[in-house]
Amino acid sequence: MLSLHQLTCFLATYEHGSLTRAAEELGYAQPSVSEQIRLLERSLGVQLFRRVGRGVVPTTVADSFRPHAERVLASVQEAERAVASVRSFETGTIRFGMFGTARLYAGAGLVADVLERHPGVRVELIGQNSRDVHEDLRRGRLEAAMIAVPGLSSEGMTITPVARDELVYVSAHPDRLHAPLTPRRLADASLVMAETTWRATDSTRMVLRQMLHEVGRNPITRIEVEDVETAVELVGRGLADTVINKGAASQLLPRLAPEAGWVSLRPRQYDTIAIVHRAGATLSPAARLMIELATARIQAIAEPV
Amino acid sequence: MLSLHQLTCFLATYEHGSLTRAAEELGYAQPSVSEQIRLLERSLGVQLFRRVGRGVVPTTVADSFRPHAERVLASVQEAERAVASVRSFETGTIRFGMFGTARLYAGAGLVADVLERHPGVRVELIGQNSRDVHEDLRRGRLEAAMIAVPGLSSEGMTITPVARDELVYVSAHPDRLHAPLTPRRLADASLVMAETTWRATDSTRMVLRQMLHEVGRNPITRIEVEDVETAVELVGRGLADTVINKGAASQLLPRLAPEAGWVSLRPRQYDTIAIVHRAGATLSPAARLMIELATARIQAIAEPV
DNA sequence: CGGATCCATAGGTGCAACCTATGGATCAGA
DNA sequence: TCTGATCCATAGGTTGCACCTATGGATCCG
Repeated sequence: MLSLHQLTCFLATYEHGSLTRAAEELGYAQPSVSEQIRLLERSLGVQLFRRVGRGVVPTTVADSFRPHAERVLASVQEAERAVASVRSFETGTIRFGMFGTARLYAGAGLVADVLERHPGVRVELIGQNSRDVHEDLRRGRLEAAMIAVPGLSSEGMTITPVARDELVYVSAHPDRLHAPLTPRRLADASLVMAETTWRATDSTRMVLRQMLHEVGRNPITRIEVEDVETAVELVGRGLADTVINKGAASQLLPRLAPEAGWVSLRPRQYDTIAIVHRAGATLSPAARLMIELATARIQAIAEPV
Repeated sequence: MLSLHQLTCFLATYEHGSLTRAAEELGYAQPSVSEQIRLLERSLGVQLFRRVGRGVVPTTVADSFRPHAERVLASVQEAERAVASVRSFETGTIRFGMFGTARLYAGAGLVADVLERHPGVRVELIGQNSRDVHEDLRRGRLEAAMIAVPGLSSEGMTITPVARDELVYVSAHPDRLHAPLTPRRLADASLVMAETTWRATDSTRMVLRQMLHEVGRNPITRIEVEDVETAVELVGRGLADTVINKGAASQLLPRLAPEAGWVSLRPRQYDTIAIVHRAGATLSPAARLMIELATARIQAIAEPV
């Protein structure tokens, strides 16, 4: 089998016209280079040098072979350089998980943070929903993520809370916003909730369920939609109210429901935002970078813990 | 140090998402592939796969690295293919030595013979003069050659005569051509001889010297020029006569000296044409090809031995 | 012809690539 | 929840290769 080492020896020998000089340059003993050349000739099935008294002379086959050998070694160097540049964040892709609504109000800023520091990289923010992200983490497709808890079983995962984001009641009817929303009034409200596909595991719903169960009621939603934008738009039209993160509300309301406002719940309720990754994993520099930036960004909006 | 084997293992693992599958495909045991991947990761200083329960998952670094690894292996294959095609005379360069005048009347035909059989190759016919060729052979720059003997010391060389080519007297004066040229009349002739730089070792002159010494005369030339064409052209203008190979005469006279004719010497004299290469050398297929074709070509013109 | 230079060979050492066997973790299905 | 299957990591042992030094033979130069 042909090896890179053989090619290196070949080129050094070709350039110097001498096994001894090649060995000097490469820092080996002369018989070692001699052996490599012989192995290379044997594996190619051709003679590359004529041994002629003092020195060696390349054959025409060697002339033809040389540019190819150079190309191979050049592409190896290129490969190493590429990895080095990925390692120092000059290029390459950084992939990070982020649950749906957080991405809405911190994602763009996070991407901007990364690109400002490392202009050459690609960034992938993965995940519409916490459960997606969680699955990607379990499968190894994602190394780390920012995620809303509680929500999913966290066995085998290390969870580090970084902030909590208050849940607020959003309505286009000002009379419903004059005071914090009690569980009783929440139970009577006509709600539109987002992320219907994930309703069983959505962290916001879990918080609401908990709150209502304490007063003996079950949550009922009037409208179910997939994305938060649609929900907010429906609120804006006065068709229903909703409960979402305060961060999402401040981001979406001016644009999609300018007539609407929001008010806290009573008692105040929170989504906990955390960094999550597989337990026992050593995080890559890229993942640590994303965690640091995402934490800073989220803590500027939500309440640090 | 990064190795080709590591790259092969990396690509197989990347494609299958499994060390076990990769090992199966490559015909190794699973721990062997595992070790190669670990070595590759260590030499690159990055993690290429996340070990996640069942199977392994490539990191984004692996995504970036993969095309480079593929390029390296592709260029290795390309290099091997190139050598194979040289070996089977599909491409590459064939270099062969040939002394001056023989090249004049057999060189083009020889090149044509090679190209007809192997259209892709480059052909180099090296050497203006026997001594050049001989030196190239000694230095190893040439593997084999067709050469005129006697001429030079042949120590360390294997010489195989293939033909003899008669020397003829060429003149534009018909009255000088009515009978074979005796040594006495040769001594009185006004001669132009070619290859003046090599006059001491030129085989034709050595033959003439021998011939004249037998009748107690020394050769004197009136004009010395470098190339045979010039000599023949001077003969055509009637300014002098010359002695050259019959083959060269038949090739050059119609074109350069249509008025001139030739006649044998008495006794007839010959240049011996031989294949010469370093003693003890194993000849490459390319050299054997050239020897075979050159021999056939020269024997069609000169007299086989 | 003697010294210098260069490649090939011989013989020995150490590392690395490979194997088998086995343990631990995960996943699918009963 | 447990069991079997699957997959990777580790341990331990063997072989082969890459490397070394020492030396011989050939060539070149003075």
